[in-house]
Amino acid sequence: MNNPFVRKLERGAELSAEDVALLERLSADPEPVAGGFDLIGEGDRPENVHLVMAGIACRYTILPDGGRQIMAYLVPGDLCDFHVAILGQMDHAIATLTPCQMVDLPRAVIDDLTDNHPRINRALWWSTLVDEAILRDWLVGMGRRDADAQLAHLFCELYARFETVGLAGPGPFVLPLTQEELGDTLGVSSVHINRVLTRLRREGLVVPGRGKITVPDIARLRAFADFDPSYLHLAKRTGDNGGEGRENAAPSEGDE
Amino acid sequence: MNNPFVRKLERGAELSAEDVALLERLSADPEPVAGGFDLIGEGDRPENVHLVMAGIACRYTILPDGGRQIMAYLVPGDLCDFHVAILGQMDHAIATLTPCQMVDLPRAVIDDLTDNHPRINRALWWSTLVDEAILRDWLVGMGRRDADAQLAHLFCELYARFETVGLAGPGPFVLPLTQEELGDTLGVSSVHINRVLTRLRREGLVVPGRGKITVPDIARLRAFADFDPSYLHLAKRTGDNGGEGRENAAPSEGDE
DNA sequence: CGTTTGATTGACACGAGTCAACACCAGTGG
DNA sequence: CCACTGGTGTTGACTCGTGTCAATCAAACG
Repeated sequence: MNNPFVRKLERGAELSAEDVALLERLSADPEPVAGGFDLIGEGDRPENVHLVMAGIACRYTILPDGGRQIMAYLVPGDLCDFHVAILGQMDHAIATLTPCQMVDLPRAVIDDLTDNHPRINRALWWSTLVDEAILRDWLVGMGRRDADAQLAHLFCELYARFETVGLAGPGPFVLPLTQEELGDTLGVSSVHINRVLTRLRREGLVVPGRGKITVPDIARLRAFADFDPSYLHLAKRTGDNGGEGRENAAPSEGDE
Repeated sequence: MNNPFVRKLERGAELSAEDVALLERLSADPEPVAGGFDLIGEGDRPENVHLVMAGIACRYTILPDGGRQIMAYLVPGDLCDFHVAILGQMDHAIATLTPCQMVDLPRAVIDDLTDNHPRINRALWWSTLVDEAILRDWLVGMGRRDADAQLAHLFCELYARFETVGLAGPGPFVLPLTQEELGDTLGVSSVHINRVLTRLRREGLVVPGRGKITVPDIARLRAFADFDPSYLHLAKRTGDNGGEGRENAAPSEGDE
């Protein structure tokens, strides 16, 4: 099963066969969007919720001095603005970074999912809380890691997230991001990103290319970055607070 | 009405009189906790949810090199770990910064609130999403603002959050935080915080004291920091997701 | 009182920004 | 097929923000 939306949400809750079928139906017909396209602007009150099925998008904001800060990457399986219904309006913008395949889910569909499908509701909130954990990790990176470790850490995180939805496995991992985008993510200049990448390349940890970065050996990069993925809360949980323990269910964590 | 828990949640949803009475009953009997006390450690699976009724606590993590990064301040009215039930275990720690008054809410009480009190449930999720927006704002600060603007920005945010729960008003605003704590928040050294504070003091924007910072004129600090509180989503919303009806009631931000 | 925590200040080193020049592809249109 | 063009990457020189170390001082506390 190759649907990244389903694969992701299955990490957040035990879905029934009907849940899976419903999610597959909702995400069955994605539409292509060009790279660099603004999906939602700051201050908008979007009617639909956007779902990424392929490609990479991002949350970002533009500062008075013109600088851009990317605050999150949105990868296949991610909902862009699930929470806007509660907060009212966007306090940041969302744009595609690469060409994407997107699904537009009407607000009513989301309301149906949260109101009438408790396991899906739980998975959606799990996803929101993981997003928050990722933000905290980025904050730690900006505050306490130098750019080398922070960049390596970011690549490890993205690898883990792509792997979760079946889009990364053993073998080289390619990230279609420019050095300027990476700079706007870490809060450093693209010139400095270039110097960091040069160092990492000399260590054999990454292979920069035009508009892309290749990670030849994720294990070595993880060691370099001292990467601990527990903040992603990917280990599939079974049972829990609400309903009595449902044991085991092999985590299938393996990288095949 | 002086209950910060109620005052905060009223910003997130229209609560009924019964909702308010229930929340007041739950938070009626706080217990004192000393400053610098660890409430929850990383990796814990806490049984109870902690509610701050007075004082300041924080989320933080300790890095391998011993450095501390503070990721959030928890002020009166804030729940410390509402989401642990869904994520399973803490990916960071929580400690008091100042002496606090805390309430321990059993997991079962939280489940009752979310399952049987839809307006409170909505307010709790609103609160979680605002926390996420605050994290994004901090990320922007770390990435794109110099330490002076970032620190001023932080003071403005904390003022707004204290004001929301009735603990800050016209007149000087005192923050009981040390320079080391501020450094661990912005990701800079306490020495540098000291130099930043010296500059801000010369501008008359803050008055540092031993273990505390006084903001004599919040309006001037807001101007200096170019502070826009919209990311806090404090404008009380009416109606709800179902209907359109909404009106952003005057923010009442005025400093009179 | 002595001890401790927090604040202050100076000297020096280093990470990262800025500016600028240049190299390199990829797509375009002639 | 080639020249042009614009986005991207690469590199060097210089500046500036911040870190580190260290000494000193001031206030709180037992």
